[in-house]
Amino acid sequence: MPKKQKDKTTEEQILAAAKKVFVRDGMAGARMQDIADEAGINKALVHYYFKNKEKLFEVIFMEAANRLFPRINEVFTAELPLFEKIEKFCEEYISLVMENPYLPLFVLNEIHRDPNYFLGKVWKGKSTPKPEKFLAQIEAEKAKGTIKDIHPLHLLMNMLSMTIFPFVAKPMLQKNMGMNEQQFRMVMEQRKTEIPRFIIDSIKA
Amino acid sequence: MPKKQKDKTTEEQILAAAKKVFVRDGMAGARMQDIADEAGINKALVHYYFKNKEKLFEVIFMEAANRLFPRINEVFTAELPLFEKIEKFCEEYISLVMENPYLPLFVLNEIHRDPNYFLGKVWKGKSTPKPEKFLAQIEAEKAKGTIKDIHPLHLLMNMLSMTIFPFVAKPMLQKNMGMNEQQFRMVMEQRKTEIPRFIIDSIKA
DNA sequence: GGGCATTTTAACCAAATGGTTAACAAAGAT
DNA sequence: ATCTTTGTTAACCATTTGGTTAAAATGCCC
Repeated sequence: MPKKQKDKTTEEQILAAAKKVFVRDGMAGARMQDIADEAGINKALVHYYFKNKEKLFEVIFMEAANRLFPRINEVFTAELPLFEKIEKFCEEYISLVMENPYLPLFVLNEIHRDPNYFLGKVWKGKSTPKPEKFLAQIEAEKAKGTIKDIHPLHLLMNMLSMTIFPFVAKPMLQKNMGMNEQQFRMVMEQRKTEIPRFIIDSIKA
Repeated sequence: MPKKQKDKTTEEQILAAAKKVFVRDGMAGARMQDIADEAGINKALVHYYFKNKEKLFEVIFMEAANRLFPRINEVFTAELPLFEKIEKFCEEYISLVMENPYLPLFVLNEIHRDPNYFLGKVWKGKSTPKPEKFLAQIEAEKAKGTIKDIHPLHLLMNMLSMTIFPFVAKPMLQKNMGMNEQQFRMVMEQRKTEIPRFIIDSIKA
């Protein structure tokens, strides 16, 4: 009768299984039966804990989005010199995504599937991302003459692109250039410092 | 038979419809009925021209892959000075993808779904991509002292990332920064020259 | 051990979906 | 015109799939 002894084991097992299946197959490709099998339980039990596929998906998607977006937002809000900020972001973001390499593709894909759902749920209550401050910081550095005349938006896009894209394209890069898991990890490890150097070399006045 | 007043033959109509639906919904999310509806014909007719969903998908995927990959391969093989090659690639690739902005996400997603299918079908007969020559060209420039000491692989990844990622992340960027279609097109138009400048500024000795 | 809520399962159901069939319509050939 | 081939359709079929139900197990408190 006591509400719940928080027998999390089952619920967590379902969440772990759902994450694996959803990230692998996407919302459309995922099968409730697969999630149940992966969790080693009966399918009805999945519906017992999470009403339906959409509700379960929502939990997984939000978990993924809330892991990926806040760190980007940090770039926008943090109080840090520009160069250090760039270094910090690349280093930390690659470390973060390395733990779940396919999360970005999953999230971008589902945003593409239903952009408005994304808009509605992700920035609910939470502060919507405000790149303005970061863009202003770049403008300030330009004014100080410490960096060249570059469009702030492009600098931002370049940094995000170089950091995130390799994960999105991971299977292609691997098949294409015969990279194995080990090599991919090594290359991404290098990029933690290569990307900031590349950027700073480009914009440094 | 109501020969469509459109100049398009039935088979072409199906292909156009299939492309739209597959690129929008992916292999798993696409419905044969949707494709038929989009083409304005009976569902059985789709099976008449293309045996089944997988065969139809194969045609669409190969069409997409064969539009996206050869231009990348050109970078690897073309005889052109490094800087010009970079400028040419960004300019041409953005123009190319601008016509079908969601093609990269579609292709990357399906490669992720089944990397081996990709390996088997895409480079069938066609020359597999050989980045070696491009990487060697970079090494040569390094030796000549015209560019700084950068890892060729990272330079390649940076160029591809900055060029392709904005399309993959298009819905997110638009929702996130309140960009409309018009603004997105304008930004990508700028990137045709911004990216090469950014790269060359970074690596120029 | 007996009530009682919670957890778990097997069996089931209705809708969706890929695919088939058989009949019908249109062109083309004779 | 008639026959044949090709194109097209409505109706149908088998399987998959998300979701439900009712019963069984499990724990919990007295």
